[in-house]
Amino acid sequence: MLRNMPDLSRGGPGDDADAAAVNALRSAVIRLSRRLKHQRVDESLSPTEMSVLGTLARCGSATPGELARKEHVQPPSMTRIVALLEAKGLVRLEPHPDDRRQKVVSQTERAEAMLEESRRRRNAWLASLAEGLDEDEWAKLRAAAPVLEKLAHL
Amino acid sequence: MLRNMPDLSRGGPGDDADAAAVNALRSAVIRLSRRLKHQRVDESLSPTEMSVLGTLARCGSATPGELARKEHVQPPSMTRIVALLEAKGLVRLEPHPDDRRQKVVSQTERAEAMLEESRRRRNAWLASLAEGLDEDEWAKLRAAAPVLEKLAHL
DNA sequence: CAGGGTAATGAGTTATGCTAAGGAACATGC
DNA sequence: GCATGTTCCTTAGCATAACTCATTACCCTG
Repeated sequence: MLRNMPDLSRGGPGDDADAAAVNALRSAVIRLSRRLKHQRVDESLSPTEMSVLGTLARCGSATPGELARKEHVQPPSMTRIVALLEAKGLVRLEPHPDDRRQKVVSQTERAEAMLEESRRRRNAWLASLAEGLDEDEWAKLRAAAPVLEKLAHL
Repeated sequence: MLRNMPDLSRGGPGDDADAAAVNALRSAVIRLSRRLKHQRVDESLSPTEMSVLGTLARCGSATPGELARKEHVQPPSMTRIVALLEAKGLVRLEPHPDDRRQKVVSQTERAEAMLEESRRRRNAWLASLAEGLDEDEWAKLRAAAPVLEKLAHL
């Protein structure tokens, strides 16, 4: 049962090509996120916890509120996540220098080591995926990765 | 089988770049999926239900098992999702012509109309996002969309 | 110093997936 | 043709991870 498949090669903001791209993007992102959930490198860390550690690695330290906004999670959820990470010795909580309401979350050396390890393990997953993609497809993925990041926190 | 697999021992050109890309991709996909969850067009439909409807729209009709595989969900979950969609009058269940164990799920006219409406609403979201992306970034996104879809069901 | 606004958190609920187990329909051996 | 094993959908029970609402502590302005 064939349906209207708009031309993806043609461009211009707001037209059918973009709508179709967004459609495909949404579907792919949802299914991929489900896969990633299952494909987690470390059983003891949820995807969001991993994501938070990644954000901390990129941005240095941040307050729980900042992290919640970046990860698109409600503050109470971030409180929980940070508490779990702290219990595992992966982040450190310090009082905010200027505002005693806030706290500053930063990663520990242990988190650093863990990220390195996880990076190594991800290469295996990467390699298995590489079998299904040609170099051109990889190039497109690499090109789009920063755009997706921008989209994620836009 | 190992055509494009990066050389892990040497750390060649595709290695670190690919690892970084996968890193960024994972993080972006997780956060984006969370955003999409909130951006849902119809409050009564979960993201997965939407994704299933999208799949049905692309592929015509399918059995619950096929849908479960496509969406990377276990069969019992798909049973429930399909049941919910049926209760909402968005899909129709018919007996399989050849195999009476299976069923055939197809979308109703109402789902058709709903998808059209949702497509229209997504354009608003799209327009708001378009302000933050230039044409070059959109082009990269369009190019990567099919690759992401491939990745999602690889 | 009173009052509004913001940060983090605690408690309870909801959503959404999973595993285990079962029943019906097919496929294949003899 | 029937017994056996397999496949498909489903039911039931459970786990996780998010959310909302309410609370407390703190900052800042008038």
